[in-house]
Amino acid sequence: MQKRVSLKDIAAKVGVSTALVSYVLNGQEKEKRVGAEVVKRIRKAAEELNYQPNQIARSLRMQSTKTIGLIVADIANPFFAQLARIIENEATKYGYTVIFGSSDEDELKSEALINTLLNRQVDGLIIVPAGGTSSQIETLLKKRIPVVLVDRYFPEISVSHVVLDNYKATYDATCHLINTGYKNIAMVAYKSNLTHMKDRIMGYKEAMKSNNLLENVHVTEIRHNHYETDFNITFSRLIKNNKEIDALLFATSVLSISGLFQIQNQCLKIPEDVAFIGFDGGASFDLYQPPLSFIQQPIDEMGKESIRILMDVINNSGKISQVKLQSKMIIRDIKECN
Amino acid sequence: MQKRVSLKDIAAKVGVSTALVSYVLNGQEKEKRVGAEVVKRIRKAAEELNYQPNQIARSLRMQSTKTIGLIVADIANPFFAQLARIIENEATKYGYTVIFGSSDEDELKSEALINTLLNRQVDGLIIVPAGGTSSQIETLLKKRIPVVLVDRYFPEISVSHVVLDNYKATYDATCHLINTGYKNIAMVAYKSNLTHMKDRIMGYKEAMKSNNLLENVHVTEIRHNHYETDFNITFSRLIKNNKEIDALLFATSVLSISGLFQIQNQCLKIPEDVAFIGFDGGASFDLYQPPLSFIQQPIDEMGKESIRILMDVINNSGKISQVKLQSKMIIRDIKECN
DNA sequence: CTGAAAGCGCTTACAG
DNA sequence: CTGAAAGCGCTTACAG
Repeated sequence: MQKRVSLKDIAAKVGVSTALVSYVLNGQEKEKRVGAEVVKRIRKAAEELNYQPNQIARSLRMQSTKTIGLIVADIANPFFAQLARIIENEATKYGYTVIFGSSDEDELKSEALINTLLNRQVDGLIIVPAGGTSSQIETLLKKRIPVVLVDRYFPEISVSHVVLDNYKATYDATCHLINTGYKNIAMVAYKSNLTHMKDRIMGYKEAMKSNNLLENVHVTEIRHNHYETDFNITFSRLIKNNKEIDALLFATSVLSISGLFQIQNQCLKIPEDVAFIGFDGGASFDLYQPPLSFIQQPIDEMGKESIRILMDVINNSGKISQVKLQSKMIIRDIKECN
Repeated sequence: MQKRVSLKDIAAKVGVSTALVSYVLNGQEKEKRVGAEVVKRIRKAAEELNYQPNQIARSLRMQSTKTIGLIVADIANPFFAQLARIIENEATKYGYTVIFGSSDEDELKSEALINTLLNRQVDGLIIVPAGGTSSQIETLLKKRIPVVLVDRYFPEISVSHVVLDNYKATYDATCHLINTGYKNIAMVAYKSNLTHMKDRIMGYKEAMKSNNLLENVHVTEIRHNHYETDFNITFSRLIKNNKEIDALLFATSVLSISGLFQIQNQCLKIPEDVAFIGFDGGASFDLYQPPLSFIQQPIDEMGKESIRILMDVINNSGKISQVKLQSKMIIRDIKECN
């Protein structure tokens, strides 16, 4: 690694102090009334030496790194990957760089991740909080670290967040199924204390209740840390023990996909044997025969809002914005090819 | 943002110099023969004040940030998202943090991205290079920045890389189709100067040639920046003008998915109307009826190797490792549900 | 065994 | 209009 050129090198070459070089290169030549001739020579030297500012030194001095930390459950999950992409784009517009990490829905990993990001002095954090991490978020707030939660939130903590109207999402989806004629609708969700999951389950339950179908409520809750086994066992039990189930509603994208595999394994046809509503969409849903209906989240808006709010918090700390976005039901028709 | 506690605060509290605190907290109390009693008090104070080292200050002083930059084409693309996940995991094991960015296959974005990452003093870069960026890579090498290319490389540049044996991947896939009885095999690829794409096309061509099917070679090259239109036009033209085409081979995951949409639109059945071999796999392929065959890349190995090599380059700069990994053909059976 | 001091590469209040 | 100097929070050679 050969020595990088610094302000000092430019100063030496031009024969001025580093202060002047700093002013000019930061576009403050007007305010600081730097001589026109000097400005020109500094610019030229910087160009010739191909000067690149050392962001680390700058960060240390400015007490601001222009970096944001992004913690998602798993960057390999398409929903979070898309979210990350949007956040990356938006952050770039504001002159910020993104450091990311995956918590795997694990409290300890989340804590470790938050610590590394703080040690790297991120200016703020965008977090998809894992279950049981509310105390970690509270600690951040106590330290006055700008943070916005996305996708999930803790109702007991007063912190900025942007989430889906999860209750309404599944309420509407369930009503759609009921209106289409299904009565024995089962829901497949995660076992979780997180509000977004509880709300999704509640939306379904309330919709069933409103339609006097309370006795037909079936909720299967899969444990994150026993995903494979739980899914295989509980899902097939669900279907076998309840032959009358005529529709399935899934609480996340990953659950939807797993459900489809099971549906295929059991040679069930959608919608003849069982109707289907998934979460989040994706090529798998579009290419399925028939194309599958799903609850679509406004990922783009979610990403943009979370950055916008974070910038707001960074610039006027204290302000809290809590945004609830609406999902959209995507209803698919069967395309006949005969 | 309340003031964070620094080494100085601990030193003041204990009544020693910051040097001692630094030694102890970095586990050098033995080498530096710090008094046992002092060690204990420093540890206690650090604990009580909940000291967290400022990684930025440390980076500036050490001239090493323990950060690596990752540039992919698009983090929202599942292939790159998975690669990012593995790289994240591995980096963490080595005590490194990852900053990422998406180039969108765009020279200018790539250049801008490389610059921001360098200004942030990353210790090294893992890059999926976009077309036309070979000079950018050369510049990095000239500056002695540790870099390893992944997924793609430039044969004319002597730099560490880990890529797929692309030629063999499509050669084998084509032979598989031929051996299964298909003769009019068309390939759908990107228009690109990048070697990985050229090799994939060449593998196909050479396989056709070896089997005396040279006159049946059809290659469609889609332009990145006119993706939608190119795909729709050229693909339907390909099929319409060549009714005899009985098999399709796709050069990437994204192309495969687009191809499947077209196949469905045109009401073609796989494999009766046209056989299919895709790239990279994913739920869409597994859930398709019938399940689709594809060329599987060893993403896990790719990610792990790229970090391992980068660490090697960082620690003994000058060393160059070039790794070519083998893909695996995943052949699917039709599962009958009658 | 311990401390004073330099320095990483910047920015910026201050003095002139 | 310009420069000398302090300081961000660390690490580490040097002196004692």
